[in-house]
Amino acid sequence: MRYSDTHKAETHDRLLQIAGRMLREKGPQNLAVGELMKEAGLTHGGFYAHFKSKDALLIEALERVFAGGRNKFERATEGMPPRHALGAYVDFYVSTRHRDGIANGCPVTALTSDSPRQSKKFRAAFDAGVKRLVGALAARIGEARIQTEDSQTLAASILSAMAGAVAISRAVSDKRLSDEMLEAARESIKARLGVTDADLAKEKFPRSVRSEVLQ
Amino acid sequence: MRYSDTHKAETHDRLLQIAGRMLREKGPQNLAVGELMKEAGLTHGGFYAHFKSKDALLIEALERVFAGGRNKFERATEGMPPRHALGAYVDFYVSTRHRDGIANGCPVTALTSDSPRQSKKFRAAFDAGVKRLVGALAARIGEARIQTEDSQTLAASILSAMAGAVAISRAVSDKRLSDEMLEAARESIKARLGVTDADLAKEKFPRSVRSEVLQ
DNA sequence: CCTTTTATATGACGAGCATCATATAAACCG
DNA sequence: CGGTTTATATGATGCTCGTCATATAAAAGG
Repeated sequence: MRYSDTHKAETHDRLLQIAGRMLREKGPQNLAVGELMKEAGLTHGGFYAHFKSKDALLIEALERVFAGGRNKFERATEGMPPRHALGAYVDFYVSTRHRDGIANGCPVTALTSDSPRQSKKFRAAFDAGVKRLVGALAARIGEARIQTEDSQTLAASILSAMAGAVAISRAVSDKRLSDEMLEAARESIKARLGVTDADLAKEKFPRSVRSEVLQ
Repeated sequence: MRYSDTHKAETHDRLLQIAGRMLREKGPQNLAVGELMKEAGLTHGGFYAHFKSKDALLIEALERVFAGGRNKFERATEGMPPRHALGAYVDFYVSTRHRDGIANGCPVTALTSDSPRQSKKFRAAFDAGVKRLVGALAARIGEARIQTEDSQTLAASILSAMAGAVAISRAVSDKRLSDEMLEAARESIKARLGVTDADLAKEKFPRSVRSEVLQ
């Protein structure tokens, strides 16, 4: 069938979007090409007209997921003072909502223990995503003048703490333990950044909106 | 063949030991029953004389791995003052050596993003391991009288930070980024616990031994 | 309207996998 | 020493998967 010029690109993009969800939900190994195509309303054979291999799909999907996360972060915190942006991000990231929505969550948390078993190219895409995320956090930390240490270093340790907490909170089955892990991490991170609710109350920017914005 | 009374138990145990390594290295999905048996010098069919299913194997192996980690921790830090024990543990955990030795490392780090996709029983075993680990850390924190907050809460947030840092350091392919993630996390955690090298130098206990002891 | 193009469909191949039924062989018991 | 026990071996089943060769059909262009 001959479709419009944009049709293939649209299908390609739709495949990436679905793959991004499946990737985080099922992991790289359990994302099956056939299932992906079925979810897109297509049959398995057409896959190789879009991607040269499953690995190529995984890499493109991962990049897209990282990019989507950055966009969401930027959109949700634009106009906010840096401290509030940081507070909002930590509140979003280290939350039961993020924990319960793997399919739409941060790939760092969703895929940490899978990545070491993936191809070098996949891990390189992971690198890029992590670097940009650390960079984005470090930028806000710098602007906020949280000068206890180098902002890049602080950003890196904050990201580890956030990702570790959410990952563990998903890994356990006991809901109470899971909630406790999240809360412990969230409060300690916000304290380190000086963005607890008490800290932010001293500033004038209205806080009420933000919990809605970040998915 | 009829073997000595202990033979089957020995084989069972050997299978668990090998499975523990493979589990951390390859993940639950990629641990293949056939490969496990081959590594043990046996053939695939005999497996079901030892375990009623692959899932049962994974659970037993995970429990064994958690137990092994506890033993190692206890043995390596016994006799140490609690602050030194904590410092030694953080130094071991958040290290390039731990990062590079997945097969013998902490299961929390190695399996966080796999666990949510495993059976409920598997995750329950994960629960138990995490709880005991947090408990062990909290006990030392309590003894050390690091009283900024509830010791259980502090222990939970420290564990997330450690596990997250090592997991991310394994997930990326850029060695420099990987090293930086580890170092940033290690120093910030030790600072929070008050167990930096400078802090411990004030006390009398000799520090030189410990780096050797933990794996 | 017919040819050419091309996105998707069909169908097949071979590999890897968990599981299980059944065979085998060696050592202990009598 | 011969029979019974039982840990392990053989072999098969049925499933899922990635990949690819080939077929199909619809739309655009002449």
